[in-house]
Amino acid sequence: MVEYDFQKIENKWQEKWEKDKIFEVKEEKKEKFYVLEMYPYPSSHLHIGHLRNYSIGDSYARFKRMRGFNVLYPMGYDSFGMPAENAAIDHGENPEEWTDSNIDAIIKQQKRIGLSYDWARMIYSHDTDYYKWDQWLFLKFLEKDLAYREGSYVNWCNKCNTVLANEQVQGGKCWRCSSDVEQKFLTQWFLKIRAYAEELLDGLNVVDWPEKVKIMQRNWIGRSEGSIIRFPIVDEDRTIDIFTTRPDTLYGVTFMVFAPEHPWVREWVKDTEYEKDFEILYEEVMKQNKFERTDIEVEKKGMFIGKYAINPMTNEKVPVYIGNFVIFEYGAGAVMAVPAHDQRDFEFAKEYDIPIKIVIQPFDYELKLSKMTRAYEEDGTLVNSEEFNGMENRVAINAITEKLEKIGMGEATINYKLRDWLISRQRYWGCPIPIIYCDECGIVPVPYKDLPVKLPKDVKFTGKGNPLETSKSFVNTKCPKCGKAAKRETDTMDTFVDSSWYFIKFCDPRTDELPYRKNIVNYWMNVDQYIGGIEHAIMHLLYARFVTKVSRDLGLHKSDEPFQRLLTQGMINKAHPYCPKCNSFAMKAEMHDETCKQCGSKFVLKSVKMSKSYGNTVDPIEIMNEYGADAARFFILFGASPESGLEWSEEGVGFAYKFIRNTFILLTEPPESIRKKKTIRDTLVIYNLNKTIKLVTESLEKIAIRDAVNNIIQFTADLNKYKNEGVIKTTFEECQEKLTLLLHPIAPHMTEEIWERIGKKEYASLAAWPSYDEKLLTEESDFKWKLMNNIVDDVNNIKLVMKKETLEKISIIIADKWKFKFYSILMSLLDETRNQGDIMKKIMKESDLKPHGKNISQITAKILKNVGKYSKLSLSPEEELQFFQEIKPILNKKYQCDIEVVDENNSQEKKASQALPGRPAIVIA
RNA sequence: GCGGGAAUUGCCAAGUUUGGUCAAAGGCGCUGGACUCAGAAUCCAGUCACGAAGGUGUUCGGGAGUUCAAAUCUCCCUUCCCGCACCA
Repeated sequence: MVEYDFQKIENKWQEKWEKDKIFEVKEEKKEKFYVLEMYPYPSSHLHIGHLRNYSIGDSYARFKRMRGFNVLYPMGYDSFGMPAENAAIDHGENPEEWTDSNIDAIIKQQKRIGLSYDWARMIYSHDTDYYKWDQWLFLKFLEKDLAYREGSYVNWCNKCNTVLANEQVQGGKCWRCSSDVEQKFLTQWFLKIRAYAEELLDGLNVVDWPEKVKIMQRNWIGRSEGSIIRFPIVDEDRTIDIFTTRPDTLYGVTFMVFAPEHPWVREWVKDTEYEKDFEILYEEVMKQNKFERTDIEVEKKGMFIGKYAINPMTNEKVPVYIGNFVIFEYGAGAVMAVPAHDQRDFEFAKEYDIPIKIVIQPFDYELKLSKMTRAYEEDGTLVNSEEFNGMENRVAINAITEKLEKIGMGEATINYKLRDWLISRQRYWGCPIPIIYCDECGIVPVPYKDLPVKLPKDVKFTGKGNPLETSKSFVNTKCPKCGKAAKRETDTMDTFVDSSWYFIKFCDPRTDELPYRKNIVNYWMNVDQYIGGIEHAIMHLLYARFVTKVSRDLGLHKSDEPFQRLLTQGMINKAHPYCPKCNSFAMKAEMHDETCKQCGSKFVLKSVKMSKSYGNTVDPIEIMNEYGADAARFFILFGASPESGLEWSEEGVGFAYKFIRNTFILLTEPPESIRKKKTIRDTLVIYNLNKTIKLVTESLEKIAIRDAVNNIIQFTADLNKYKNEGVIKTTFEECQEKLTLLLHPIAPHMTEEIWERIGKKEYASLAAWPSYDEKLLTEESDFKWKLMNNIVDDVNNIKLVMKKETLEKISIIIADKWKFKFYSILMSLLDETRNQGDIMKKIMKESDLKPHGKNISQITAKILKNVGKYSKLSLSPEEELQFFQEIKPILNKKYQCDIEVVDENNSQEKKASQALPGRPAIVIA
């Protein structure tokens, strides 16, 4: 008996693969294929999401490799970031050593899965040879005027002690620590992602991404077409140039609202009766963050500040208010307010008793000012709008904009919600921004020859402020221009900068002259298949696209889009105690309780995503120790399709293990009984094999890995039976080899071991994917084997109903010849008509069918009731008889009884008359 | 509020694009049988209901419709999940 010792097998092959460097690739004539998983943060513990991510990626990479592609499948680490720094603050760790040891740990765990990475290409962000190029790219951005420094209100996380980009603020909370985000006025570095807004939008049309992700990016970029309108300020030369999507409501403007922090506001109220109230309101608003201020639930606050603007169309004076809901960073930091046609403005006007003016009337009824309880925001016809009266508002949008343009008071424009990318971070463990501040020369970029600006070692981690500021050796430097004493920028870059070009670096990881060499990158890029989590739908995937486009414009390569096809993997869930009454899951501490602490009602089990706070996680390393890496991979890939949620279950892993072990035995232990004479059973197993290869190949091509595994399982069951029934040696060997290869992307170690044991010299990892014989998979052969399955189902059913345990004889009675003739005429007539009368008339023209008229009429009526249930295809009576003769041994083996196949004509059985083409009558005894 | 996705027979989950052998694959669980002293493992069978020989009835969140034929197409509704959210 063969033993399946996964520990031994997995170690053995992992060592061999590594020793022979079989997954290392270089540029070749062969067609390339680039498979990539999202750049992971090197936490010291592999979690189950990683296991899923890598199992999907590796099986696809292995499949593509076997299909003959030159597959680039690299791994590296997004190794800058806060955990290292927090470890330094909390436990006095050295961030670099700490990170390096984490990387070592995660590599060991990854290798345990049997991933076919080209480890020679490994990169990591905190390598000076890597982040040097972050800095180089930053300087290039600066040269191209795509990086700038500006003072503005920015998102600030108190807990992380740093600023955040807009994309990193989720629902008003920090994406890392979920604490509330505040606004701070700071001078920071930005990258001009807005300059690429239009192209980022267009590019979404050429990538094969889930629609969901594309929509999220489109919404984030938030393109809107509208107009700039210039409102002159009374008694001043200035105009406030606001953006609106509704210039058609311009005549309805009854007030303006400025952000309280708009610098003009303070000027205006200075030394006026409004100053005191303004300061009170200002203080109050500044305590609110941007998200509170714009929250629907939060009360709108504002005041009149004694200033007026002028409606450029009517020349009417419009009072200027301030309001907490207007944010300085958006557009002009001020809005025109049309209370009749905007709900927010309506509520504000009601609150502060501002007049409301209707300028759009609905098509089908008349708005009355006195009766309005809310704004009318729909389409309609313009009124109170001078020359535009009577115009439909959609038309007026353009007409009014054109008029504004003519009088020089506005123009059409496109606005984007997307803000420029704030990359400064007040943290140590990141890539230093290569800038020097000189009292004489101002902002001076570090010269290219002085790169990299390395992180200093003489740093104190106090938990307060940016640790880099504590390094004198770093901060104090000389101005590259004038040589006088100067100071370095102490902010480091957002780690998303590191991950926005790493996939290009993988193409050419060891080079010195440029970040990477053009011709090599042009061979490998784009990433053909990218796999990762939905959480990066906006952040990473948007930044990476932006940086790819900029580096293309710098002439570094020619890729427009970095990631051609994107797969966002689903979550892993596990049943967990849940209280239906409180609608909440038990926390880690109470997960072993029977009842809910809050309400005392009984917990039920409900599936929820694995998380530390629930305490329902499983450790992939433990799983692999217990069941083996192949079984773990198999479970993950079979449990659900890659995109959907995967339900974790102990039984599921158990099945995976049993399947892997049994299949290992099936494919390594020689068959006990070997035949010389070929039978129909051999034909069947070969048919099933070819069918399986076809289905598995098609499924894997679509990354429908689950479907592929399912088909493999079904064939394995058949091969098992075949083996037990006795085999033809060559036929078994063909199945053995091909099934091993089919299974290889899923379970690489055990198949590699089988491959060796059946005498193959090369690695299964490098073997060619099996092909199938199209000639064996005709419609006719499908039909025939389906016929057999139907008979088996029917016999089983009859056995069951008759409560028969054993059978003595099965008679299969093939329909009489006239039925075949009738059937084929009927099937061809069905294309012309479904009318039974017409059909009968035509059929009855055949003189030899006339005697069967009554019978034909009955059968026809039955078939007409549901045409599609009957196959258009049918064999000839001779073929059908012959086929059932052929499969007699199979049925005989299965039922251990006599099998008789006869013509209806030659049968004495009453049942014989039931026989139809493709549906013989059955009599069992 | 806006946008997206989903609801399948005890559980997980295919099927929906392209309507038809779909009472609906596969796995898990459960039931019975074989093997075994017993268990584990393995194998066979069953697992919507009823059944008198392959049958009949009722199903794919709910309702209505199109069709000879609907899990699949159309319309309406309900519930759940996920984004975005007073964006000017």
